Amino acid sequence: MMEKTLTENVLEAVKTLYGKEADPSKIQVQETRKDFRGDLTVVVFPLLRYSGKLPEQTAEELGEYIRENNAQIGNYNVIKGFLNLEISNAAILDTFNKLIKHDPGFTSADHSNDYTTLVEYSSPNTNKPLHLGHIRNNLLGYSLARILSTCGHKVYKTNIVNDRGIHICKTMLAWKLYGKGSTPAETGVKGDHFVGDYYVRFEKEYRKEINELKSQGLSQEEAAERSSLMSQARELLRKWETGDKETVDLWKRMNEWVYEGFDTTYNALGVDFDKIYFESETYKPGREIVRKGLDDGVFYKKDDGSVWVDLSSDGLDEKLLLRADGTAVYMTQDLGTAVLRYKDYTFDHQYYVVGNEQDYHFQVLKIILGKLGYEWSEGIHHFSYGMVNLPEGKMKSREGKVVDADELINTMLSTAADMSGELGKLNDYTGEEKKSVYRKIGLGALKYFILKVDPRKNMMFNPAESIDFNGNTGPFIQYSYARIKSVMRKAADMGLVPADDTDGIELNAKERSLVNILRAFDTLIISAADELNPAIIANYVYELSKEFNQFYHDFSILGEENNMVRMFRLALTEYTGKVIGKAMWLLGIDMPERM
RNA sequence: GGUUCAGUAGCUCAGCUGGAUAGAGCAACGGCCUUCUAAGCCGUAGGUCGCAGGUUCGAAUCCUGCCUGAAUCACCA
Repeated sequence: MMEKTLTENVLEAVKTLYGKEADPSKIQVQETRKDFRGDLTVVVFPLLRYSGKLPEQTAEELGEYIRENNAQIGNYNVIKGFLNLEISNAAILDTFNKLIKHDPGFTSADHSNDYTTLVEYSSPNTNKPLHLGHIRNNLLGYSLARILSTCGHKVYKTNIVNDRGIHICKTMLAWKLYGKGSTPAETGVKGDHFVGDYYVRFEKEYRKEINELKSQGLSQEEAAERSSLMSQARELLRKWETGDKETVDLWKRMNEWVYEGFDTTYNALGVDFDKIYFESETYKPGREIVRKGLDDGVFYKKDDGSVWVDLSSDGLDEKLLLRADGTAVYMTQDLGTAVLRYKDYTFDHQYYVVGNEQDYHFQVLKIILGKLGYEWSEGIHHFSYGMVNLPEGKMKSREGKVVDADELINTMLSTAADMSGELGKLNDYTGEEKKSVYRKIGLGALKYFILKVDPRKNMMFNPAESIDFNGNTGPFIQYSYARIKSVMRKAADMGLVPADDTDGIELNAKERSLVNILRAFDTLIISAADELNPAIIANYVYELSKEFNQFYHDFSILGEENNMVRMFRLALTEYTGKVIGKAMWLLGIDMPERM
């Protein structure tokens, strides 16, 4: 707001002083850097072409003009070609008084068009438990859903479960061969891990078999062809596709075990979905869509009967859509899912939270939907994010080099419990209350750690170093919040009510910068949505918390003698708490009242 | 090989629609708890912003080339 007014001021100034129409894009208003006096800075270099004068002189003239014509600007100073403007005390107070009239995170403007928007995230396979990569995915998706909904979208969170395919059949086979009828309930193993173990078992036995065949002089390819385990797995897939009762029953049973396990993990992570889709239900509609596309001449059939689409006019390759035997591939299912979802929701936008390894796939998906004549394909977006790497390198599920989601969450929770126990600040809490706080802190640390990095970038996860509760971390922000809550409780005990309108007091530097940071929140949410980047929120809330901690350290709130100032500081404290709380909510992080 | 993305302090990351002396946290070192929560605050030390050119009054930021790493170019998902 303030920035916009200033841009107009500069435009006027250039016109009045130099008689020229300035190009608005040449006017740069930015926040004044910390080590200079002022709140906002106009960079005058680009304006020299209008003034024909030296930078300092131009800045002086503009500064003088702005001070006279904009009541919100108090003082200014010029350093080289930078015009640093100080917002007047009254204007800061006025901004703050307006700010606290409504809760933070109220984003009006053109972004609140009541779009119907789908956010798909998680997308697990049912043959293994969730790992760290899924955690990043889930956290990004959940946060994106909250950011978009705050921007006025009607958001539905969806999940697509890959519950069919050869990998599931391998798992079923291993269980049949080696499971001896055991179950998660009976063994006490969490369902998804139970099933995952059989997937690992299959891979192990399969490798063993291959090695045996190779030792008999067969090549890798020949061994793979001769593998009895693999052919049994394929046989199961064939049976599943033809609806063989025994196979389908087992498939259902094992998937149920997995879903129970997933539910526990989702619950522990604190994410949820409005609707879950299953690929076993979308691959058939997908196949129909491909067949129809074939009839309409959008696709073509090769001699072997497989169906393809030619994307060379889009600068891409040919892409397979249906195998020669008529079975579905990944793209087939995704076409089916997309169309099904549009039928269900008539969405304006759909965001797929999927790793950047699938950039190409989603590019193709969107183009194909467009070719099929679905106008809504324009609203399809791939929220592409980078991989999570470990100090040892890439995560590899086949080699067991993964960070298991359940294990990680549990480590975070117990570390939080240990640390809280040592500090002993919650000794009067009941066991349940303590547990709830530990959970918030442990998960807060994990979520913040992952969300604070730019989603597009690959990130490094060092299990030992990542469990930190000091510095730029979730618990640091939660701690700032808990302090605020503590102050507010004390204030209530003292019968103090925060000022709802403050006038005529002189603000100190910390108060000024806090208000400046607070007023930036709403536009920040919009840019986080535009750029699909929760990290923007994370970095912001850290900066705000840090600033508040300095303010808290340097000045007394409740002990302030001037009552007007005290009530203002209380209001500032309260509102800061609201912004911190809302920002963390946007990240999907719960906040403790005490810690 | 083609395409895309990345390379900033010992480590993990900000900054990138061009602007002031490149910022945080961790790790290291040194201070601050009779005062609203020390999971905090303050300070010291630490950087050829991968390399080389170019555009510009001004480049970590834009362009070109090169080096390094990742992803992808599957009848896997």
